[in-house]
Amino acid sequence: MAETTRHPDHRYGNRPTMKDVASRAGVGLKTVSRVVNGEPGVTADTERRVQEAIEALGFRRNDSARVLRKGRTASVGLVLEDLADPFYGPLSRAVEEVARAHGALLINGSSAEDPDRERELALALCARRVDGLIVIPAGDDHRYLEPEMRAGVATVFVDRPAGRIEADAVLTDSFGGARGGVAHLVAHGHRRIGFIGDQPRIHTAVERLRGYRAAMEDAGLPVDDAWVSLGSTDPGRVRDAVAAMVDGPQPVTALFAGNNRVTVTAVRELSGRARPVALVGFDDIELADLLGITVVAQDAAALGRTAAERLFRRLEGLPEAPARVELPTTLIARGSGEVPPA
Amino acid sequence: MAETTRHPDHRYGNRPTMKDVASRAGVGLKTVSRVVNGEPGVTADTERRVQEAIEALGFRRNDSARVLRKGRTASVGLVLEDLADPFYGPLSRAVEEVARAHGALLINGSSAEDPDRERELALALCARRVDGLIVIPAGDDHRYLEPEMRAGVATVFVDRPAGRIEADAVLTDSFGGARGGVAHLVAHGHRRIGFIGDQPRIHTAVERLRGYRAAMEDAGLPVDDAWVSLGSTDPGRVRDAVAAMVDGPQPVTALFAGNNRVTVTAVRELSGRARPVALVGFDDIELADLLGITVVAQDAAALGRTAAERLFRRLEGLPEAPARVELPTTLIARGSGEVPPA
DNA sequence: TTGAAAGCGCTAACAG
DNA sequence: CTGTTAGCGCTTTCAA
Repeated sequence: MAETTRHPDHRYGNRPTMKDVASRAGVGLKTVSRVVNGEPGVTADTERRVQEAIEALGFRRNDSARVLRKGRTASVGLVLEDLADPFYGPLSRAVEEVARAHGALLINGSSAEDPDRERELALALCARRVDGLIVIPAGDDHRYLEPEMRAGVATVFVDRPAGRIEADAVLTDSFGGARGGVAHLVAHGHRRIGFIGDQPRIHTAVERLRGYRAAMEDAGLPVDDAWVSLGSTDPGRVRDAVAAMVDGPQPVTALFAGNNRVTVTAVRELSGRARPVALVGFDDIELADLLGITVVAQDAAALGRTAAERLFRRLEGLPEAPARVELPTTLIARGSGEVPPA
Repeated sequence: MAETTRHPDHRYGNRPTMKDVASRAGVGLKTVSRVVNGEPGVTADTERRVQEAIEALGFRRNDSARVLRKGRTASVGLVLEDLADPFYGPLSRAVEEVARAHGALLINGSSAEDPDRERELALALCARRVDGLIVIPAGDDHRYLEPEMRAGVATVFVDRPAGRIEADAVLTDSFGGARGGVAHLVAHGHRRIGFIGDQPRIHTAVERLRGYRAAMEDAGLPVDDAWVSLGSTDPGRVRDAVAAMVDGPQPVTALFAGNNRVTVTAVRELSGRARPVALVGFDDIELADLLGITVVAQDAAALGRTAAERLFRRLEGLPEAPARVELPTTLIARGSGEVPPA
């Protein structure tokens, strides 16, 4: 038997509601709700009739309405820099797994390193009433999140701390990692070591530079201004920086790369040169083992997991004051960092 | 003047509503709505009063309620395999950019290659009433999406086609790419060429194998059963497959790797061997240039962009029948594929 | 220019 | 075991 023709001038995407299911099954609205949510107190027979109506109508519960009523969305937001960067894939995936274990969905967005876009995204997520927010800051002022946090949006910062507000943060020990990596180069005989890092507005860049300086100072080595370059991780910029340090009047014999993007470009640039230059990079890279690149590895997945777990603990009411957690790094020697000075 | 104490036993995350703003500003609810949405017909003075109340209260519109009323969520869902896989990062980011250009948010989730989880995720996204859905299939039966699609959820499949339903699909030309890659090995003198690919339930694995067979047949070369291995991309499994083919009784002189995971493991496994084995991999990898790995490259970002653009065209009412789009591959010769037979 | 009333689809609270 | 009613916070409609 053909179905009755639907009213045609209806909103696109018109879908059956619980009311429709109820009338089709000849039961009350609440009974449908019970069946859909697996609540007890429905006879097997009634349940079957309701299920049939659901199937026949192609009903699916509208979670927007549910959320509106319940107040919780069972979703968390993740604002990161760029999902296409191999550092964030595993991080995001780790957050997703924790969220999934708590029955929550993950909504993530890329800030593209633009503070305005970070803010816009984070606030859009708040408007969708995510239960919690994990933010990898692009900007350095997060006061815009204060009203949201006061209103109950749990917030955890990852990879970089929040700016100008008190909030949980899960970070990698950038300072210690860089210091150890540079000390490694020193231990292999280098005295003129260059540092190429990310924009100075980025917290990790500053911390790693600080680690570099500490290691140099520990070894009693001077640092020439020409050996330090902070800026965009754009390949052209990094390439120029490498060339300037390696071919300059005070040529470095070793380089410390401040993050994975810089390492990759540095490896490419150095691979074309006759005189070997030692290299240690912050953050591991796929296939670095085959290329023999020595790195100070950080665990992106652990970063995401730790942050997400803290977020859900907050959601469960953890009263504790905001804290900063630092995850350790691991130096992995593969050859490039053990090259002696030329 | 101190604010009146809030009723304490209220739901956590209690937030001011438009009603609160309205009463604080001494205006009607609808006027607040007008201001929040930038609708015309509000005097500058009224608007200012409303804005002040919004600031003071830390009001942010609840999009759940808005969605319930409007019927559209301005969000699209993306179900992929694993965000931690470097192939999906750029794809997801490309989808995000297109969504953003259309004012939509992206909600993505990983199926972990589990068909049940794919289904669960896709349906959860439908329950949240995403306007559209982009799916990278893990399973091969998508009839579960039929009611959703009928109800108006625009759906586009990427990387692999939908199973048992008619739907838009944006794919890479796996057959042609693999055929070309294997032909490249043949052109360099190889006659015994192995193929290691993903699970046979995955469409691209089958297509690439088909391309391999076609190229062998084109060259009039036989294919020994021992030269073909489909299965999990788990490093152990791939390692064993490589060893079996290279050390077997009919040793291959060249390998075609069916995807990026396989390529990486194959490179690692082959790097330890005395006798050189030629290698061409499907899908490019970061740093493959430095390692001299010849690949058949596909453009993950283009895949995502094309799919997302099609999705939004559907959302705008494109009436056309479901179509399959195939994107071309590019052979990039870097050395490993040009090694002559040992 | 402004606002009151209805209702989006669901769940909570309470009756039967 | 089942159903009715109210209302989540917003937009739509219509009247002032």
